[in-house]
Order: sequence, then C-alpha cells, then structure tokens
Amino acid sequence: MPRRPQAPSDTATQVLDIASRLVQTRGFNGFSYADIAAELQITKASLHYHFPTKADLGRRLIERYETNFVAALEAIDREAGDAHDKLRRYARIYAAVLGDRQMCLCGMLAAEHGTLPEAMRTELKHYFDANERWLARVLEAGRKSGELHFDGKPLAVASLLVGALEGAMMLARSYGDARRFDAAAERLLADLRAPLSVPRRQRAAKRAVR
Amino acid sequence: MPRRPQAPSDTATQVLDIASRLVQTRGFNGFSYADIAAELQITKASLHYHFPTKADLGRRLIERYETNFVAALEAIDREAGDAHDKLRRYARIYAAVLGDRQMCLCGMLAAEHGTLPEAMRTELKHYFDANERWLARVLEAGRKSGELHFDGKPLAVASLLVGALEGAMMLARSYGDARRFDAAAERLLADLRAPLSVPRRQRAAKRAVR
DNA sequence: GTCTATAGGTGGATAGAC
DNA sequence: GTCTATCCACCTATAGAC
Repeated sequence: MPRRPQAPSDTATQVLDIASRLVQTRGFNGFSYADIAAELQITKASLHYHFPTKADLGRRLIERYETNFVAALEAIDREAGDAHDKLRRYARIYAAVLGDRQMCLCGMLAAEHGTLPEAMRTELKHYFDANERWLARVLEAGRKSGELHFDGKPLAVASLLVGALEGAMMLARSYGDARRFDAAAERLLADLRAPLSVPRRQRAAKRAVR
Repeated sequence: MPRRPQAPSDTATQVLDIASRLVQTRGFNGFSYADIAAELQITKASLHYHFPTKADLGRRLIERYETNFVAALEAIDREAGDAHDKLRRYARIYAAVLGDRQMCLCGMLAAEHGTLPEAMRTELKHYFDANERWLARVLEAGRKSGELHFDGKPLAVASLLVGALEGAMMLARSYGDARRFDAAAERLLADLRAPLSVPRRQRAAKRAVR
C-alpha cells in the first residue's frame, strides 16, 4: 500500500479532480482556470501556485490518470480469472467512465493532440503504451492457453483493441447511449474468444452475456 | 452531376476549406476566426458576413463534409466489386485523410461533443447514421452472398467498424504513425472475411495484402 | 497558501462606412 | 463583400501584499 504524501483532499488534489472531470467532459481546450476556481471557490491566482502553467496541470493530469489506471490493471491481474475475464474487466473500466458521462482522459487528449504542449504528448504516448503492453501480455497468455484465438502479434491486437474501445466510447458519448459501447466491447471480445473451428451456431450460443 | 451554384473558389468555399482543415488538425475549440482571416488575408469582420456565428460555420462544415462523404460512398457503390472491396475502399477514405495528417472532421467533433452547440450535435449524428446505414447495407449483402461472416445485426457491426476506425485514426495520429491505422483496418476487415470453418493456417495465408 | 490587482493577449461578434 | 473601429468577455499568467 503506497502511503500518501498528502491528505487526499488537499488543494492540489481537488484541483486535479475537478480538472480531470472538465477535461473528460469538455476537453483540454474546453475549460479554463476560471472554471476550476469557481468550483473550488478559490482565486485563479491561487491555482497558479499549485500548477504554474496549464501545460503543467495537463501533464500531471495524465501522470495521475496513468498511475490510477495501472493500479486498476494490477488489481485485475490479482483478482481476475482467465484471460477473457481480464479483458472483460478491462472493458468495464471504460464502461464505468462512460457511465459518468465522461470520456477517457487520454482518449480526449488524443483528439486534441494537435494543440497539446510537447510534455503532454509524451505522457500521452506513455499511457497508451502501458495499456497496450498490458493487453498484449494478457492476449499472449490467453492464446498460449488456447483460450483466445487471433492471428499475428499480440501487440497488434492490443493496438486495435485500445483504438476500438476509445472510438466506441467517443461515439457512444455523442449518441448519449452507453449501450453502443457495451455492444462494441462485447463483440470485440467475442471475436477473440471464438475458436475458429467451432461452427457458427455453437459460437453464438457460447457467447457470454455480461 | 450536380451543378455548382457558385464558383468553387468563392470566399465562402475558401473559408470552409480552411476551417475544415483547422478543425481536422486542431479541433473546433482549437482555432478562431483570426486564424482563417490571416490565412485568407481578409478581416475577421468579413468572415462574419459569410458565417454570422462560429456555430453556423461549424454546422455548415459538417453538412458539406457529409455531402462529400456520401458522394464518395456512392462512387464506391458504382466502382467497387464485392463487399470486401467496398469495405477496403471505405477504410481507404479514412487512410487518405490520415495521410494528410488530419483527423476525420466528425471524429474530431465527436470528441468535442460536450462543448458543441446543439445544431452541430444534430448534424454530427446525422453523419454517423449515414455512415452506419451504408456499412450495414454492404455488410448485409456480403453476408447474404457468403462473402462476409459475422453474428448479429449488420448495424451493430457497422457501429463497431465506425467507432474502431475513428479510434484507430485518432491513436495513429497521436503516434504520428499511419501504419497503426492501416494495421487496425486490415485486421478488422480480415475478421469479417475469415470463414469460421476454415482452419487458421489457411486463413492467414488468404488474408489479402493491401 | 491564498489573496487583490493587473497585465497583455485573444475570443466571438457588431456598427457603420465604402 | 470587404473594410475600420470597437466592444466586452474571457484567457493565461505574474507581482506583491497578507
């Protein structure tokens, strides 16, 4: 258990909480220090004490998001059963974010990539790399055990999965319909599970409901 | 052949061209009238003559983008061969945009959905609906002819495809690596093509190179 | 750590001349 | 259709007091 250097409700943490939610709903270019200041009932100037520039705030948002995400993945590794269960839990992390009517922090920032400061771009890649590495490891183990079926490199499938889930999330949010995401995620996972030698009728019946 | 009510290089069209490129690289919240004015060497005030508000400009950007996209889909219907060829050409439209280091206009706007004026949100859905309807039609015909294989409703697969391609595009752009998109698109299409009864080794060999 | 005050810039948008 | 001039709201960021 990592100890916290500061109380969880100190100002910097509260700023990050609010800013994270704002990025995930409005984008990095869609909010300002004034929004945070109003919600926290503090002045804009005070915010600059904790985060000198907006780029700095953005970089630390990604850092924290990745830290939390990696922790969630480690929890899955501890608690989940087979590879398919791990993938299903992975997709559920996304679904939970979407349930709060939010977009993945890094998916949102990826869209805004063209306007991001360099420091944020670097952190962003780091986040997606970590995602893909974890997925690739799960995929490889699942294939080795005969539980999952796919051609080519695990990392290529991992890359597809991350992109497909982020994209599905984005569209589901635009439609205001979370089931769109659920359906996409379920289908992606089912395609990995279906043994190619099994006839289609069996395969359809076998597909698990969430 | 639809006749043009105005010359293709009139001011309004030039504004739309520049604005479209700016949205597709920087996002709707990432550019201003000043950017367009500077590039067109015209004043901001003049821009408001053609597009009174930014919301109006945004709405007409989507309208035009959808019109052009639908025209491209009709061209595919005329020129393409089988269903798989149609899907491949569909993916190539995305790839071409990405080749210009741009994001799909509507994919970008979907990310910014939370800050868009209502008129733009409506147009946005309309665009994605048109995409999915076309894909669903191609998918259904392909399945009927035995060329494509998938479970469930064609519209559900279409929805997955649109999201997956948009997401793959977004990540490929963040990584500055268009091959990431190509790999994802190829895999998505291969999964639809692979007859489930064919052993994996044959299937891998069968997968067409672009 | 938080404040007041302010700088210096940019945002979208309008009035009215030409 | 395009211009000059201008409005006012908002932006990020800083200086310096408490």
